[in-house]
Amino acid sequence: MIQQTARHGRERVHRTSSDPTRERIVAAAIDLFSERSFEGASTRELAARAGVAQPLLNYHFRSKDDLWRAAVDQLFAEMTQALDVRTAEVVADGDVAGAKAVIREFICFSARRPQLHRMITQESKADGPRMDYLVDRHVRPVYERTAQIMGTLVKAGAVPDIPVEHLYYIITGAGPTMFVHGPECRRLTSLDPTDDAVIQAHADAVCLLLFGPHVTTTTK
Amino acid sequence: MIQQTARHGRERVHRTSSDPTRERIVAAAIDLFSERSFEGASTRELAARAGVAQPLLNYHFRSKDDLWRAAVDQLFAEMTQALDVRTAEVVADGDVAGAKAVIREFICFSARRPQLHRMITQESKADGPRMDYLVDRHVRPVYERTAQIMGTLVKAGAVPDIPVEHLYYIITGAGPTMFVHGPECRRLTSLDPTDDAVIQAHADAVCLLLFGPHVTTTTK
DNA sequence: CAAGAGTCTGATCAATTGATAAAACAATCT
DNA sequence: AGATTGTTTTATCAATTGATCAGACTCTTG
Repeated sequence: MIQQTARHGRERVHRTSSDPTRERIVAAAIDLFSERSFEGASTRELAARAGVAQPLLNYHFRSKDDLWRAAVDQLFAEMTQALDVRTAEVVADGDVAGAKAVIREFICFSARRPQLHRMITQESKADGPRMDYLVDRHVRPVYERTAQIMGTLVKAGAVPDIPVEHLYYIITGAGPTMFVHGPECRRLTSLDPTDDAVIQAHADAVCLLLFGPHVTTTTK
Repeated sequence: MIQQTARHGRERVHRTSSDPTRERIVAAAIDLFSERSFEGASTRELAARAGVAQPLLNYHFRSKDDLWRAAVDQLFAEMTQALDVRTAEVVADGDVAGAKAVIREFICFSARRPQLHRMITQESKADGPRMDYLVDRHVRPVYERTAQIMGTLVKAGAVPDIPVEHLYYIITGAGPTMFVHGPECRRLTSLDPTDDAVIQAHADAVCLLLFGPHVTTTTK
C-alpha cells in the first residue's frame, strides 16, 4: 500500500523546532508510563491526560512503543543536561569535590524526576526490546561514566574500597529509592519526599555514608 | 442468586493444608507479576506459565486482584521467615552484631527473591487499592522493625548518625537494587547477580558503608 | 476568496482482556 | 456398580486494547 497515515510518510519537517502538542503528549507519557508501566498505561488515558483525542498519539508517534521511547529520551536528556553542568568541572580525574557534587546533583535530580528511575526499573527486570533500547542507548553511557568517576574516587581514597559495579548499584539504589517510592514514603514515614529539606537531608545521608563526615555543601 | 462458582460459596476447606495446583499458580503469579507488573501480566499467560487452563485461576482465586494478594502474601511470608531466624537473636536492643546479621540476611534474601522488591516498587509509586494492601498489611511492620533496629544501631554509635527514615530507604535501595535490576546488571557489568560470590560481595559493600571496616562475617 | 498542506477528531477495526457458564473429568464413599 | 463432591477444561461473554481511516478543522499562501 502506498498511502500511509499523513505524518509517517515523510519524516517530520520540524519547522519550528518545538511542537507544544507533541510536548504535552510526551509529558503525559512520562507521568503515566512511569506510574503504570508500559502495558498498564492505555493510549486512551495517555491521550486524556494530554487533553487530546486518542488517535492523535498515532499521528505524532508511529506507535505506543515509539511514544515510550520519546518519553525515555526526554527524561535522559533532562538528566544529562542537569549532570553535565556539574560533570564539566570533574573532567580532570582528580577532582574529588566535583565528583561529590555530581552525586549530590544526581540525587536531587532523582527527587525532581523520579519517573526516570521508575521507567528504568520497570524494564530492567526482564529482557525485551524496550530494555535493549534503554540500556544500549541511555543507561550504559551513564554507567560507564559513573564507574569512571567512582573509580577515581576509590583510587583517591575518598570513598571506601568497593568495586565500582557495586558502588553503581549502591548509589542508584540508595539515592533515588526514597523518591521513587514517594507516595509510599509519605504514608510510611512522616517525611515529604518532595520537600527540599528532605531531599537535601537524603543527599547528606548518602554522602555521609560514601565520603564520611565532612562539611556539607548544599546543592541547588 | 444463590449459586456461586463452585469454590467461593463456602470458604476453602483447607483439608490437606497444601494444594499443589494452587501453589504452582501462586509461584507463576510471583514470577509474572514481578516481571510484567499487575496490568502487564495477563491471566492467560499466568495460567500458561502454571501449566493450567486460564479459567482455573478464577476457580482458585476470586479475581486477578485476589491472586496478586496471594502472591504478595507468599513473598512476605518467605521474607518474614528468613529474617525471623536472625531477628530472634536481636530482640535485646543492644545486639549490634545481630542487627548486622539481619541486614546481611535481608540483602541475601533480596538477591534470592528480587520479585518482592519489584512488586513493592510497582505499587509504591501511586496510591491505589494494591498499595493500601501492601503498605498496611506488609510493608509498615517491616519498616517499623527496621526503624527500631537502625535506631538502636545509631544510638550505639555502630552506624553514622542518619535519621532512621533515610536509613530505611538507603538500605532498601542500596541492598536490593542490583538484584532487582538483575538482567540489566548482567548486561551492564560483567557480574552475575545470581552468583553467591557477587551477592556476598554486595552485602560486604553495603555493610562496609554502614558499619565501617570490620572482619566480614559470611551469611548463609 | 479558494487551494492545499498540516493538525486533529469521531467512528470503527481485529485482537486481547478478565470473567463466567456449562460441561467433562477425577476421586471418594455407599 | 451409582451418586456425590471437588477439580479442571472448552466455549463464550462484554469490555477494553492499540491502531487505522476518512473526514473535519485550522492555518498559511496564492
